[in-house]
Amino acid sequence: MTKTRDRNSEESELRRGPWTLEEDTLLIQYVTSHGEGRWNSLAKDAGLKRTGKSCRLRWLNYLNPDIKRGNFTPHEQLLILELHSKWGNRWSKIAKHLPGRTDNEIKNYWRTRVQKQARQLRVDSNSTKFLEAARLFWKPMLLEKTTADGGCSPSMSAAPPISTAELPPPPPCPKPSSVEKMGSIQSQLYSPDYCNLGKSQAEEKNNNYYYVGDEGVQELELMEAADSYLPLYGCHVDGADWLAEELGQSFLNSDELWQFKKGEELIIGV
DNA sequence: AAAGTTGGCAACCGCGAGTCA
DNA sequence: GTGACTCGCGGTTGCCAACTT
Repeated sequence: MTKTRDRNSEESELRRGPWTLEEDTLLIQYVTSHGEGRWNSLAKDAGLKRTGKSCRLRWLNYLNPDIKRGNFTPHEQLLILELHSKWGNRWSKIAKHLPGRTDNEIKNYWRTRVQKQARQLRVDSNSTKFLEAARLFWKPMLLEKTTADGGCSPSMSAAPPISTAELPPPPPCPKPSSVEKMGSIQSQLYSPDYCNLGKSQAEEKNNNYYYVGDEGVQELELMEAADSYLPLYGCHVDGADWLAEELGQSFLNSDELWQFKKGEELIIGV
């Protein structure tokens, strides 16, 4: 009984909501001198009227000096897209590959930026259609920007290596009729040679091709797909870089979304 | 200028897994 | 073996600034 009352009064004293500068200072000082962990006792010992949970969250998501501030770089956006397509909403797992970024930050990025695009497309962000749109447009544009920036950002070099076995299949190449409208697209994220196969080689590899239209994803005859797909030789088409500019920054704007929805028919290799 | 809406982000909540006495 | 405690994760909420009407 007494214990319960003590606990209740303790809980009622606990602060919630935004952290003050004083609280931040206390937490930083305590963690700096005593290290992380044992968050409940840490909260008490540091004189913070917060739950251990709240202290841990504040430290990990905000006060930790290793946290990187500012917008996600194209390279980071690319990684998020790739890793999310592989692991789904495993934010902490994804965050381990983006040094200085927290799972919360990545989660928020996904919810505000990525899901917004999906909403505008009127598809689910986990749907095949949306994932393929990302693979076809967003990722190549981000890749281009990353390459233009001189490859991986320095901060990324500290990221744990990702084995190719963990990654999804190589990105596909759009068919010429679409590509001509869409501009410069390079799809060579994991396997630059993947798009450079001759027709017979493609047959040997027994790749399947799919068509993404309003009816969803449909399989195409290999030969028909290969005829329009393979002559791209590396999937690079010059000109009309306007889309690259747009997509590299914010994926699809409304007009592009509209064009996409109107049925820009896309070939994707799987 | 004011009211309403949207976007971005920090913080909270519930739950499950791990640890330890 | 088990119950209490701690930690970490993913989902959700709430606040506030920016933008729109």
